[in-house]
Amino acid sequence: MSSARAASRRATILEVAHQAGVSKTSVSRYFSGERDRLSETMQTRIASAAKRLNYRPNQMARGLKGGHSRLIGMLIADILNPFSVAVMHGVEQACRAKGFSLVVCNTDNDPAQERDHLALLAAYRIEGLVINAAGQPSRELKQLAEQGTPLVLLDRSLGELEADEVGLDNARTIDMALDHLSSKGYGDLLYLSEPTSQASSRQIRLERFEQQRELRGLTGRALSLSLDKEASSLEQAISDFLASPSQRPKALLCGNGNVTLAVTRALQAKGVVLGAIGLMGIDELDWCQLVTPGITTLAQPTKDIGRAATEALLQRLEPNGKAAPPRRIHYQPKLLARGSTQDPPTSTA
Amino acid sequence: MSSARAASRRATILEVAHQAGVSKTSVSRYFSGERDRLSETMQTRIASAAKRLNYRPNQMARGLKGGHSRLIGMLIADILNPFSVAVMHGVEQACRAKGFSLVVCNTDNDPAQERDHLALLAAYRIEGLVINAAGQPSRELKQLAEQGTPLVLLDRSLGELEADEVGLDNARTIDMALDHLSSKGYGDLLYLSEPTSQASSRQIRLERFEQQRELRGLTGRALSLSLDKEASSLEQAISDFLASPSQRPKALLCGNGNVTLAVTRALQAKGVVLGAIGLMGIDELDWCQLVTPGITTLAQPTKDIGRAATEALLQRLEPNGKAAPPRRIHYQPKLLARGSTQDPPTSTA
DNA sequence: TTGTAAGCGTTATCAG
DNA sequence: CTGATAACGCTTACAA
Repeated sequence: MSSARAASRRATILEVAHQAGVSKTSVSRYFSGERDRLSETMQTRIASAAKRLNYRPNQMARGLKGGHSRLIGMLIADILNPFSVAVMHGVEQACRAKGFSLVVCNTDNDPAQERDHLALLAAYRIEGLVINAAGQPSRELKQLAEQGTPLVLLDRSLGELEADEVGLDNARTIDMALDHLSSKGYGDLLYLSEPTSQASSRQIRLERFEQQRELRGLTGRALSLSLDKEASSLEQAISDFLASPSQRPKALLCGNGNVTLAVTRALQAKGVVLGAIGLMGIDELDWCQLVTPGITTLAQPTKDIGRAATEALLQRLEPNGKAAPPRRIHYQPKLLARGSTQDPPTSTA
Repeated sequence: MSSARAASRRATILEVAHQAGVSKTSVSRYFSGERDRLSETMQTRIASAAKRLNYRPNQMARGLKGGHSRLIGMLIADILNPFSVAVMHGVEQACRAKGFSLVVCNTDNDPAQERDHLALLAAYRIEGLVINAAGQPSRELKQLAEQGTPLVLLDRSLGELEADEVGLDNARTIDMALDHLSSKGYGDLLYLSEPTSQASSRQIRLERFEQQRELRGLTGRALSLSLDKEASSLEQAISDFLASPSQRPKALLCGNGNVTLAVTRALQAKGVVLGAIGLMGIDELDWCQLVTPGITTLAQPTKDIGRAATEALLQRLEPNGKAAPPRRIHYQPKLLARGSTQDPPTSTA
């Protein structure tokens, strides 16, 4: 009623103190979890004044004073990839549970955007960073690391940088795929990946595929290409593979969800019957069970990954957390076998 | 070499000033786009000192002083919904282009989380808010609005609150769906929606469906239910619909992408052939073209929506932007006709 | 063109 | 238990 304060500004701690007839300090204490050190009277007076003025402590000021932004940053290479979003969901929930907020930045796989975003996150003095981008560690990233900002790498490793890593057990994943495919009778394989330069996990998967394929005496090859820029060469590669002579049933293995989508489209355009030609993907997607006769996948435990990443990060924030040696946490995928790896042409036919 | 500064702390403006042998003010000017008012010498000295110390202005401090956080908040009801992510992508790009950063908060359709997130965003003094949540405006939201934080509602309207609205032309969308379905020969329709209480757009679509269905002399009904909690009643509703006697070809219309997914799963479990039973969805998804024989959809222009929302918001931030009357921007969807609405059983059979 | 000094809203360090 | 007072890192009049 009597206050002439502009309606468009948040109340400050000083205003609350005046209204309540106490000092700034007491109000600060009230809002910093030291209520127990205040008398009953004081508490109620502050509470009502704060409510009346609709007061919220200004995080900017808090952060400035104490050096605690309570902010965690997350860099995502491709926000349109459902896998990334699922992991982010996990990270966000875990952060919230611990009283941190998550600032998410999408780089669209663009190093320039990545640098910009890192500068921004640095400017807001984030206390930790979860990264699912960065083929090569940028200067910005190194600086952040040097200043002691804890880093967690998702599904990547960045040699020079000291950081925890959380992700899939990539070698094991490829092995599981090969186990499944050969058990079903597929012996001529094409592995398709997005460019390996952008992520170490892609590199590992691809190398493991080639190594194991040979070791197991399977024929076929591995190929990495950009889905955006080389769409036509993807089609071509698939055609070539399907046309190549072979004694053994053919199957395609997709390095991630994006590839599975692109390959499924291509296969459908060619009128290929799934199962006759095997198809298997790393990453589970909503629709894999819906495309006749169902696409076999290896599902990543996205929720676990997100939670583990956050926990690793927050542990580093604890008093003596920085000292611990880098963690390497690797999860096993889960096989979801479906019709797309069910009916290879029988050699007995 | 000589600096004894702890490696784990960001340099401050004062340290840069010392290194460069100039005053704080000049350094501040250098980093606030007033370089032209500084002599060449000064500029180079500051530049090199800053680089040497790896200096970045502290946004917290900046925000405190000037009252500008340069932060935009976004509240998303369901981050796992690809539509939301696509819009968010658009919002984020537009923000970045204008020098703002976006803080995204996912509420998982939970009012409690929504309140928490709003409190948080308020604490960081965001300058504007894009909302795709909030069935009922919470107290927190009202307060934010009262303080003059510009609001943009995505695909919702919140009567009492003054805010811009950006979204689909819901009535027209339903009309387009009905036009398409009846032109293909479907005359007995079931409309499925997620709970209308959570979003006004759902309400509008559902009402429009019932109104127009009757006006056009079509049979059928509309139903709204929770996909999580009432999965079994969804199955039941579909069964009932399919079993109900009718002279005219039956089709299902899905109120959004989540519903399309759930319905497609249910239909497949029942062994229904798409097309014989029509299926159409609002929202385009990656896989709609992949599920045989393709699912007809009405695609929302997500990028346009995201950009429009941001533009509306940022205009309010300009000197006299607050005065303008609330905008209502409604986009038309795009029809993607596919096999799922192609082959109704001919009445002539 | 450059510098000085007074805050921005909090919290932390002292006294009482 | 409570309250002054000095920072935190930066911007912005106001001087020079």
